Amino acid sequence: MDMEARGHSEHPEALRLWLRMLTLTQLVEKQVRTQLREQFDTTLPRFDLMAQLERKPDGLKMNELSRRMMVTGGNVTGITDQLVAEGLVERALVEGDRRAYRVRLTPRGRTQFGDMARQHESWIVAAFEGLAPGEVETLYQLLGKVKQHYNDTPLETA
Amino acid sequence: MDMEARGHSEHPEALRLWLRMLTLTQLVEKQVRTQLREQFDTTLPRFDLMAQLERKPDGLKMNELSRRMMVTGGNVTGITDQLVAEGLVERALVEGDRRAYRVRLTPRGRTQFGDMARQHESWIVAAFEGLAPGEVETLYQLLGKVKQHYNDTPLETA
DNA sequence: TATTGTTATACTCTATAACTATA
DNA sequence: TATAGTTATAGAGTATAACAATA
Repeated sequence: MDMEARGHSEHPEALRLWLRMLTLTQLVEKQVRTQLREQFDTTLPRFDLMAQLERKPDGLKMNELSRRMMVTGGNVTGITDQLVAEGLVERALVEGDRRAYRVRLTPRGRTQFGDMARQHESWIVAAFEGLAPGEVETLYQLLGKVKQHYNDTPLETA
Repeated sequence: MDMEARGHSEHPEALRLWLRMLTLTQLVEKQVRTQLREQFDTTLPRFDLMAQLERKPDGLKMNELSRRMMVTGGNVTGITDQLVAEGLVERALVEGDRRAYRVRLTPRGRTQFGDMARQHESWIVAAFEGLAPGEVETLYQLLGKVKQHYNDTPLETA
């Protein structure tokens, strides 16, 4: 076949889907980063960490944060240090394990995160307002299917 | 309404869609970066730059690369310098404008990019193989719709 | 010994702004 | 004056690895 001669063209659909998804994600992400910086003088990882804590009043351990944020432990330490210094989160003791902490939002952190989250949501809603509600749901379901399969098939290292 | 009292819950569908899309993109992107490093000792921006040049035998100017890669000019200079030093791309003169260059793949760069692109495509195909062909197309169309609207509605700065 | 978290370090990627050369 | 590209710099963001304290 001649198609194969071009080198990489047997599954161009998945590839162009990926490129579109990557571009769109970068576009939205870049805007979110800019606005977080301009309006709240913060960064996406800091916002992400606080978002992880929002629905966990008892907090999360460092390694739980590390796993959820998909970054290594040392980085979580650094981000947490910053937020602690600003009084937005705190390290609380874990009963029965003196090595670990529960990191949780302070009241001030909770208030400030609420402000940010409200704005953040409006940016995201604006980004996707080109879709009808049913299309949002379809997109959500399809991406869930991809993620599901991706998680079930760990790193085949091609 | 009580729903609104939670602070940010009027359009949670768009928000959870975004979070899923962001997570999935980061997952795939992280894997691609790791494999590019391990198998080809290169990075995603370098791969991206070469990919931009692949279908342009005459090359692209620096500012065109900058726009397509969505990064500022100084960064393109740095990445290009690396690739030139390795003999993978070259700066060619532009007739009639001695300020500008056309950056293009060398024969060696073209060969090497072919190898990388083949592998890259296999990783991407594997990432999306949980979808039926029709679903890939649906996803592609829906993301196109989002992107279209997003581009038409530049930075409302909420 | 293994685990939790911290520290130290280095590298990639990025933006900003000042700069040079040419248009 | 404006544009193409470079240089210099600073700061996110990340991973790796060695380390201390506790389990």
